[in-house]
Amino acid sequence: MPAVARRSATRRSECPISGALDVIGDRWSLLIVRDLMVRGFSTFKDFQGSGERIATNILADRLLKLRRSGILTARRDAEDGRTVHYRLTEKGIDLAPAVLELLLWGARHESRGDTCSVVRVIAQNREVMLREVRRRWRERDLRPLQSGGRWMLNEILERQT
Amino acid sequence: MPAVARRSATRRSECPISGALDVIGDRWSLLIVRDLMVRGFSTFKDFQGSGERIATNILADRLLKLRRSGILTARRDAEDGRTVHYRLTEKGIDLAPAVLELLLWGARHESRGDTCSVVRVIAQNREVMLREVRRRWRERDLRPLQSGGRWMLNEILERQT
DNA sequence: CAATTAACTTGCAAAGTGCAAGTAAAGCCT
DNA sequence: AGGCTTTACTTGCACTTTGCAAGTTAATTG
Repeated sequence: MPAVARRSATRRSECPISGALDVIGDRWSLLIVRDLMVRGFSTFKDFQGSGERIATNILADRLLKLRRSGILTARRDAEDGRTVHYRLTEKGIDLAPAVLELLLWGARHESRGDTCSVVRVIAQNREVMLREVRRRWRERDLRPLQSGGRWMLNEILERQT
Repeated sequence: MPAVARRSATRRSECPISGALDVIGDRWSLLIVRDLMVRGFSTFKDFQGSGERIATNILADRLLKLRRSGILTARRDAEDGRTVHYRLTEKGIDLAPAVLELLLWGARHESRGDTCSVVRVIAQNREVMLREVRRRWRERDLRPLQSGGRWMLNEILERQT
């Protein structure tokens, strides 16, 4: 079996959007990607405590499917043999622009509360955000970009000067 | 009941990404949005013939949910009382950046065949594409931006000069 | 006015989801 | 060494959603 994702029997058409949705078009996959991308999560336990209360069997299933799709990889911790660290692949981190746009859309249209000002800053600094997300991925910098609903924007925008 | 989408009992968290996925995080919703956005589709029949073979009960269900979420509206045709025309709302057309990024990701990582050159052009003209999508929506211009896998790129890029 | 068409609805089997409980292997504690 | 805890799952089961085929209703066409 090759390392590349099998183009499975469930593929519906030649459209790239359709292809993308075949892989990440469900209620959970992109939340796992989000946790890896902006929250600095990496273990099963982390994902479990994510706030959306994913069932453990579904989580295990999605991690497997995402691994099979080449979006993330798993490696056992060298020091603690119990824990497995998941990490986005290049293909996985490449979802960042799509995730960012979904975030902005969700914040504009689906959020209650005071996300507005934060979102404006993010919207006006898309490229900065994306570069930072990718940099942290590349350098294995697991510090969260966002945690407990708070974004680390100052830190990111300062770095840019 | 207000005109705005109810924030339903199925909402999982305060995260905007999660909120977005609660509404469009399934295998079909964004395909309907795509059909409306770039293929110039507007009727039940159109969506049915989309290539991905959505079942009619699921299609009806998704159209209802998308309507309830304020992503699209339905209006009966003035001349032919049988057909219903669906149309994206402002909130719906505002999904364009997210859909575009998913398209680019899908094309980069999930497509077989020769989408590469087309995708490069689209990737390098994101803003032009998005402006055109929105313009067509605003002016109710139903000509497809893409049809049968072929993108009308010349037409769009020329308009830009 | 019979046939056709558009937009659904219904019935049902199969697949997927969510919850609670259980398991296996590794680590920690004394 | 032996028992408790932790991590990452797996299992069982009720419930929901999906997919397919067939049917329905209302409007239009010939």
